[in-house]
Amino acid sequence: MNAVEIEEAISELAEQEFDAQAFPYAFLEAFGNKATTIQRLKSGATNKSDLDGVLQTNNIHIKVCPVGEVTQTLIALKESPATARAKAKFVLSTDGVDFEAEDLTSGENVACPFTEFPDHFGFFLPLAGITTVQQIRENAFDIRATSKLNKLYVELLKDNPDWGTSARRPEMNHFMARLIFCFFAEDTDIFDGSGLFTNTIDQMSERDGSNTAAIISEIFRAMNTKSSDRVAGNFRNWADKFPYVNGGLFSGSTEVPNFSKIARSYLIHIGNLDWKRINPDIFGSMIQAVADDDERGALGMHYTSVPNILKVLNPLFLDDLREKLEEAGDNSRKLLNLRNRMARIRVFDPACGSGNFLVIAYKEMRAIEAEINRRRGEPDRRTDIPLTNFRGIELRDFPAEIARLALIIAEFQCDVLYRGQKEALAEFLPLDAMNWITCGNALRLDWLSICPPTGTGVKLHSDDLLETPLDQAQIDFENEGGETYICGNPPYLGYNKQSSSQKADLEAIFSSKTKNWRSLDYISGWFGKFIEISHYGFDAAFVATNSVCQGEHAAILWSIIFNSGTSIFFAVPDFRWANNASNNAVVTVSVIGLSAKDDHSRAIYTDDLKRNVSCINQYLIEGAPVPMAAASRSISGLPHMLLGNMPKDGGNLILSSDEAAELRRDFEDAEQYLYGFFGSQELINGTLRYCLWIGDEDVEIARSIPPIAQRLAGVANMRLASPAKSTRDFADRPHRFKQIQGTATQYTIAVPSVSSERREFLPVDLLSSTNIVSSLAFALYDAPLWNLALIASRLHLVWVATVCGKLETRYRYSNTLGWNTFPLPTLTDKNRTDLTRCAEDILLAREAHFPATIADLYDPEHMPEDLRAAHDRSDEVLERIYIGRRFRNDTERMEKLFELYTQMSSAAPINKTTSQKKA
DNA sequence: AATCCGACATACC
DNA sequence: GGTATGTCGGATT
Repeated sequence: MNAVEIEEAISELAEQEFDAQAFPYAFLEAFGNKATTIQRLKSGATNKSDLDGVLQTNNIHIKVCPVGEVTQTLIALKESPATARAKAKFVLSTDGVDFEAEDLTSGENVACPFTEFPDHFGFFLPLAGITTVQQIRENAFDIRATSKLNKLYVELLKDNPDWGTSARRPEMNHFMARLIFCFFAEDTDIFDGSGLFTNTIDQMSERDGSNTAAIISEIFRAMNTKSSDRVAGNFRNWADKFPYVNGGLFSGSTEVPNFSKIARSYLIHIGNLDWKRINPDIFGSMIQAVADDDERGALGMHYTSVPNILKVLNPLFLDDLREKLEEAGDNSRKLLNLRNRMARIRVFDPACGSGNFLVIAYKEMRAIEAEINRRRGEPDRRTDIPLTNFRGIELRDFPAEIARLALIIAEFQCDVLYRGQKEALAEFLPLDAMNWITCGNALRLDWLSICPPTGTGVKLHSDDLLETPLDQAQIDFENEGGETYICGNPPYLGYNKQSSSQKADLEAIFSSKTKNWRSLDYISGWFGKFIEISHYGFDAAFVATNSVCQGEHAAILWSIIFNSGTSIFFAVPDFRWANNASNNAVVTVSVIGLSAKDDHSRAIYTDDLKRNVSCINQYLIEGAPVPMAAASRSISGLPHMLLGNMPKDGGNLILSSDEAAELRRDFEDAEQYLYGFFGSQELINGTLRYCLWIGDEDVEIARSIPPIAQRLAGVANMRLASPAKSTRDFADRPHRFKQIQGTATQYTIAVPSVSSERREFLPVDLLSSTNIVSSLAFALYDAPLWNLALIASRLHLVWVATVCGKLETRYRYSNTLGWNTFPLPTLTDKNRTDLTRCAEDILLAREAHFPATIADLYDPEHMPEDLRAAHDRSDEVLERIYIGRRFRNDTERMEKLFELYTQMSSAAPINKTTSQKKA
């Protein structure tokens, strides 16, 4: 269960009539305990209570007591020996009227009327095994609100199916944004009288919901009518109490979806939450999940992103502002300069979603400004940071809507925090914040139209929500001499997952720059758009899938970026962008800071440590950019390495060892078609699989074996169903692998394509010729054994780890990127003999530990000494060939390899006869 | 004709 | 239910 589901369950429990017998079990059920667990507690089998309550080991001791005895019962629970024995984390007592609980770990208490205990649901989340408790508890309100809004949203769409169509979704979303504003306004005195909105609906509308829409619509009309027009508007007294808000939010249609009785009661429930506590940092990303069918599964799961967002904003510009604040000390003049500078900083997020980068940037800047004003003795001063300097582009209309709202709310909350409630209210209405969140495709829009270079005018862009034209003079003034920081977390989408319109977006940006634009990740588009304008002096930092700094991207994308005169001024390499909850997208990302200024200081951040460097290359390591390119032949004249054989068979040509044994047992003749099948898994973990390998001339005989015939039919079916024409066309040869790359006559040196980055050496192994290498490994067929020593070397691992692609942070081997580009000095005969011996020694050392697998042998914690020694000797021999001694460290290894690569790749001596020669 | 990638996928404790 | 670590086949060149 996720946090939202738990919230729903306990809210429901609190609303039901109190049942003293059932409550403890219902409570545990609400926190995700399975029916069987509950049953065993009920039967007494696992109930450890010594007080006639319910005590679940390692969790909670609950007791329902007679009315009026809640407090003494809680004390009894705390002092009960059974509570300690069962290591309970919580004690809880209730009489159905009052409710008390204590977290025995932290000593925190909850005491409230029974009906309000769901307000404290965050308190109990450890019961559900949710780990990021701190964040969830801080954001408990946002989760509750999201949960309830989601219920209302779904209910409204059920009653108003036409509002769910793509044509009316924007209207529906706009309506939800208005509601959220009203909830916030009525709890923060923005409306005159607390609960004005909810109470008005409650009092004025029929209980069956019939006229709810009309009432809300009338309120919205009032909020779009200036006080001077109120008389002409002919408002009823109850509607006239609502202030003029506008700011784009309440302009346009006042149509409201129809409310059923249920929808009306949901609405009133939501209104009764305390919306003051809304956290605009994360509320936006939570609430957008409400409107997004694909994201609903992740509802309430966006609670750990703030520290990640600061990994972008701090190095981009906030750290610098804080440094300047530090330097200014109490110097009034310097403080003023800093404030003036901040007033002209624009933050632009061209993939802003619900605006959390903008909101966090805004709040951080307000905090710095508040400190300036405090030191200057102007604590009440109105902010100099205009909300209009926080701009964004978002494709989906609901997040765009929420982003506007989140910024408005953030501004109000900052005013309350730094200046006081009264000052905040005085200037809040009507909303004058212009709409700087543009709904549209960031890869198609002209970024300069939203964020013009400083000192030039602003080109207005169309926006249906923007009614009054902007005050041109004001905006121009704000831009004068200002800085612009572009940031965000744009969408990532691998090249073979993009839609045709996304392909077209990339084509428009990159087709004039590279013929390989089709291989780029979708996020590359944001880099491409940025380098078109980086020369205006804008700096940018994006969080991106770490793939853009690996493998093919390192060659295709980065040559374009570096050639544009843009370079990397900071990087936060490889960390997980995760929300520590189930159901949630996890991906490894890097933050990349880009600038066309060459006088930038540069730094790489790892584990929150900053390391200043002179230059950062496309792999996000210190050093000059490297002109890497995939190669189809080894630049060092090494033997030709091939990808293994790819079945494209839907699993039909592959047999587990059990399946193979069964087939052999039932059909003796099947043996001749069964071959060992080796991919990464088999090579590393020693598991055995087999494949059917049938020559064209044997098909008919093979088909006479029924299970084989059945499998071939399965292959044909799978291939026919494929969206790829080339695969469908191969359905008429189901006995054949789709891609047959090669087999050995003597033996094969095989390298897994994906393997764990924890190992200190690449897991290369030797196979006999009776085995087939799958496309999950690479193969050197019948090549001299010294090649195995190369692949097993530290030098080669470091090279592959740097220049090949990766799967997250796993090593991903590649012939074109890793093997063919590997720079190796010309070997003498003696070198070859020595390396052959080294390879043999490594294999012998492994054999001494038979039947340990590669995974066992190369476990970094338990690597056998003799094997490590064999590798060490091998590395010694190889490294002497490069520089006459051992390398001091991996940095020195990479420097040498890049240096050699740069020399050799331009010459690229490729001699087909020697490179293909076999042992 | 041959290969690189995955806002991943899944088997494991 | 986190952590550890590698499948599979489409879209590409």
